Amino acid sequence: MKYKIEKDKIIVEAGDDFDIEHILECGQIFRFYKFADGSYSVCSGDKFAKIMKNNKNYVIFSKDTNYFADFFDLKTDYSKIKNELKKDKVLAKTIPFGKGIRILKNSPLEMIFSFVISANNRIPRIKKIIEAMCEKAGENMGEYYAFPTIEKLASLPLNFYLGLGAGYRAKYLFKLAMELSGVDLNEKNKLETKELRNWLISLSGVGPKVADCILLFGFNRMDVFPIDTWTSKVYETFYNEGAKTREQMREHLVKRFGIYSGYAQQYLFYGARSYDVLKLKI
DNA sequence: TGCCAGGAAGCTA
DNA sequence: TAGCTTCATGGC
Repeated sequence: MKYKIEKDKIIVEAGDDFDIEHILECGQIFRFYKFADGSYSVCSGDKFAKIMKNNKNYVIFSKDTNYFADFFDLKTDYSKIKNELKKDKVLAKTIPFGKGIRILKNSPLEMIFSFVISANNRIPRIKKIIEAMCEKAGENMGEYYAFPTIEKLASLPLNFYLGLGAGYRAKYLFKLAMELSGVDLNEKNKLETKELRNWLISLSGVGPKVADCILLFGFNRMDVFPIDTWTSKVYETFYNEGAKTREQMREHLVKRFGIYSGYAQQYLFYGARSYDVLKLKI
């Protein structure tokens, strides 16, 4: 896939390795908006971009082009990854539904809070709660609101979180903010995946599945396979070898897909949730 | 009305 | 360690 960075925009060749709908609608990010003309806007931390399709190219407009080139993982060769994964007969039939997916490199802090909110919740409501957080506590950047800083989040009372409509998760968010206050996430990123995962699980509101999503979308770790309601169905339908618990399913699938686990999980999740792949006869 | 949502925490044994 | 229950809220 070809791309080039100019002063305030990135031009990306549209095609099998980059489809903005696949990338944004596959459940890895919550702060994005689709406009009537088919263009999108995306927020990540305190950064912002607009994405428009122009003939055979996507144009990503932003004053932070280097950030978004990294965010969209433009240097990674997804054709190679998909060719490797297509050796698996289930993925061979599933990948075409989300062939333009790329795993984003999003803000770790934003991913931690977002996926704590995501637990036992629905995606439209998750988006509303996160948006409320940004509007009430994030910096007004004119065209959008930044995700709040940890300093700001740690200074807010429990009532702030109760007012977001987050339900019983409010107390987790409140505790989480204090637990993360003063923590250098860049320093945490130096840990091995297993150690980083254990630390994440020690945080309020973070269990195995939420930790795996944070590792995948916030810390760019591909040796994880989040097991949720959808991917547990995927396991039971296509990969069942007797695992009963989510932990057993996770171990089995990470062993199967290794360093490509995160990619495999996202193609399977998107296919199952958006295209009824679970009903395919494979 | 009852069920479920990209689950986690708390309790029991 | 494993299994069960509870936890707000909202859409269907």
